[in-house]
Amino acid sequence: MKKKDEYRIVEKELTRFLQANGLRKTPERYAILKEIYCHHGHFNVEALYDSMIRKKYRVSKATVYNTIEILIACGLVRRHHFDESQAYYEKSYFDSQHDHLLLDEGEVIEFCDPRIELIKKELEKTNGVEIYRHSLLFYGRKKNNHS
Amino acid sequence: MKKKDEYRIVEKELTRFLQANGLRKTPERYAILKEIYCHHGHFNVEALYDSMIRKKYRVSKATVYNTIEILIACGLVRRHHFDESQAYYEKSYFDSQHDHLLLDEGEVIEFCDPRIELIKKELEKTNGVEIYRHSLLFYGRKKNNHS
DNA sequence: TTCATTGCAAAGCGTTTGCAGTCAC
DNA sequence: GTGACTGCAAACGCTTTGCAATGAA
Repeated sequence: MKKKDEYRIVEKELTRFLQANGLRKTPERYAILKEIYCHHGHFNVEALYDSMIRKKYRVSKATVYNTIEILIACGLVRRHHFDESQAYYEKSYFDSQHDHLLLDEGEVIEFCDPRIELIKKELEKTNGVEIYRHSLLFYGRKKNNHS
Repeated sequence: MKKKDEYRIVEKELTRFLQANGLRKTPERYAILKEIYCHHGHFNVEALYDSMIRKKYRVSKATVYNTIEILIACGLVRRHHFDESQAYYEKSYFDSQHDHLLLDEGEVIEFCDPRIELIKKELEKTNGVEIYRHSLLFYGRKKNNHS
């Protein structure tokens, strides 16, 4: 699907969410959504903010933080905590849930393993709980082939 | 095993590590190790620091942070990032690796599932990498039985 | 008109750093 | 005696908050 078509869909989704929750449809919110869906991969607030400023779109970081919270609430963005200090985000509407393998070299490999779902189901049954989210991270490095 | 016997063992382990790496055997380092191994469960730096101050042991937070880094390096302590903002720690010498299920109610349930190891092995083979660590967190809440 | 939202700057909070003084070796 | 380590306070980096001005409804 083209970026433009994707945006048309998520834009509608945001409108629906804002209306349903009595929130205002401000231009900043749509601009931030557009910026996020124009790119791919993971980003942090700094990068998103810089990218918009570079395009001469005047936003404040406070608004970026605030808007991302809304986008997470309506399922258009996912948040990750790869390293300890800062949050990373990615658009989530057209991708299915996946986990990450982080390499020391900087590369991020996404994967999806059905066994996670099995572990989750078992934990739910064993502990009488309802699990609504999980985070699985593997940390590794490229293998030295001649060793 | 008694707390005292446990401490005697990890104390030796720390001494070995400090000597092997040309680091000094300062009283603060042993005091912090002792404080950690006197308790069980997860703790953050604030709690550890407060606990030592309450016992009239004079330490600085800088030293606590510095020492924990050493204890992690020699395998006596593990670090977790349960929530976004702050790190939690736990003693690790006598426990095997395990993962966590965090409940909204505040409870932390530890579990261990062999399938994680299988996923890890598969990822290593598929991507030609060596995985040295992982973090798996499930987030849930107690189930409402009459629903 | 009204009040949710914005931008800005200041505050918060866990963690790290700089540095003079201390103490393990 | 020497330099690794300590305590203290200031700096840091990301995020949140307070507040006056703005603009969506």
